[in-house]
Amino acid sequence: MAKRNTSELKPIEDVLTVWDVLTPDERQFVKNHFTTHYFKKNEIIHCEGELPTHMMVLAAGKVKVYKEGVGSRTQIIRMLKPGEHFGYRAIIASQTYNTNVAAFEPSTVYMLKADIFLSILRNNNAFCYRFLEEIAADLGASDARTVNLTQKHIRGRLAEALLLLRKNYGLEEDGATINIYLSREDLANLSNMTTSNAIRTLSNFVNEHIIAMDGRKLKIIDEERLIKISKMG
Amino acid sequence: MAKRNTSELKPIEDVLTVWDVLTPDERQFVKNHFTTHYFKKNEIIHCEGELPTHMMVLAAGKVKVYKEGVGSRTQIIRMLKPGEHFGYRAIIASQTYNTNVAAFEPSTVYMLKADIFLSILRNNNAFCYRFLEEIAADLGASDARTVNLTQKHIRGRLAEALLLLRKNYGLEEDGATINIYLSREDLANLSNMTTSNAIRTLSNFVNEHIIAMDGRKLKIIDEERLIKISKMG
DNA sequence: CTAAATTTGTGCTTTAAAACATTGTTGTCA
DNA sequence: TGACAACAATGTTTTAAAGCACAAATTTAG
Repeated sequence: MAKRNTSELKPIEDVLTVWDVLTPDERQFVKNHFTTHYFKKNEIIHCEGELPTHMMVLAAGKVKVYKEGVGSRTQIIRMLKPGEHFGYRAIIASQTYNTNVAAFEPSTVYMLKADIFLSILRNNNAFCYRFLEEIAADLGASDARTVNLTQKHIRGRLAEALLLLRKNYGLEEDGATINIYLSREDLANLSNMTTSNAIRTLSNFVNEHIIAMDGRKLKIIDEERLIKISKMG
Repeated sequence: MAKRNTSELKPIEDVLTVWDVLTPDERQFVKNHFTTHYFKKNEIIHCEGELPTHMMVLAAGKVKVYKEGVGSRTQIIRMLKPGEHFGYRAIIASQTYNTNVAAFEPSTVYMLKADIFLSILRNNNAFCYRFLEEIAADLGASDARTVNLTQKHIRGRLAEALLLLRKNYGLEEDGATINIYLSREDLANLSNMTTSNAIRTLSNFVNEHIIAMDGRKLKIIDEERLIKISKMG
């Protein structure tokens, strides 16, 4: 019997959200040339400084995009869910990767060689425009995040991170637990704070009945207050 | 005699860096439809939350792109020089503006209605790709800036801002003075710190013979040290 | 040309968050 | 199963930067 992973994996035409704007020829071309790659938990998919070789689509799993800053302190820039593209910014800007990407949990990535990706971008205007839309939204989010991370206080930043996680990965069947399990360290790297402070602030939120914790399981109890905390800084 | 401003103003075909990929028809169309707008020092060009109506190109002058954060503390996101586009991100992402733009000094802006801009984007692949390239570079810069602003200490952030200003606006004829005059407040908003701290840190740099100051005139004396300070945080 | 307002410059105080230290908890694998 | 490693929790100390207050200088306005 096939691996559970493989049998559950959606085919590229279901994962690639820009599939609909491809011509029949392009579809065939992509189908013939894309490759599938599996990554273990915490495995690195690509590193800052490397030359970009592929446009990538997350087919299954969860990955983090992060930068190593001063004293190799890491800052998580964004987190991806299946169907989201990555690795293409550097190709388009003719730069090396300026972020690292690593798997939060076992993940599958579909990859398309840079030259193939570029040739479609250059020939299919609707395809090009879709990526323009995507990156325009990302830039807006990035600028917003800059201000949030620099101006809000610890509680505000952590509250924001929790809301972001819920928005991005949703809830489990119980309708309350955030559908991703992060280490305290990752949570800290997402919220621009030290691990100790993430732990401390999380405990405070529990004491104030804003969230509930069970190990890495996080439940949002009082969403209104969390939103208020995130807004006030 | 015509205004000095007007007589020195470059025509749109010289300012618009994407002019070369336009077809003759498109060039004529743009020429017939673009409008010219003058802004006084500190005048606001567009505001956060407004619906975007035009793609804009800075024809002359200097402008700041900034966000109002917690307690209306402002953060300068980037600064533009002639030939740079703005206001188009929101159009493409179908969002309201997420930044404010205001003139640092008297500035001239060429504007092209959103629907015209979109119709060219959708019909001219090379044009679309140019904007994709531009925004891809901007996103890389934005993510880098996030980490710099969150992780570096005050001296590092100010050093970085000074280097950024020099890189962006260059030097005056004396080969040393940075070719833009900012208030201490703007400098603080660029470096994510309070005005007092910008002033204080600037004074320290003068005492250490890293820069020289004469009012708002800033000269970089010891570039190496400035780079080192900016890197170390 | 003075008066008011803004900008700049400094010292002092307070505070939020980092850094450090220690202990408990859970998980992993020889 | 016991030992080691990674992770989580919490208290204490230190420090970078904000906040505040005020004076001096410069710009703007009446």
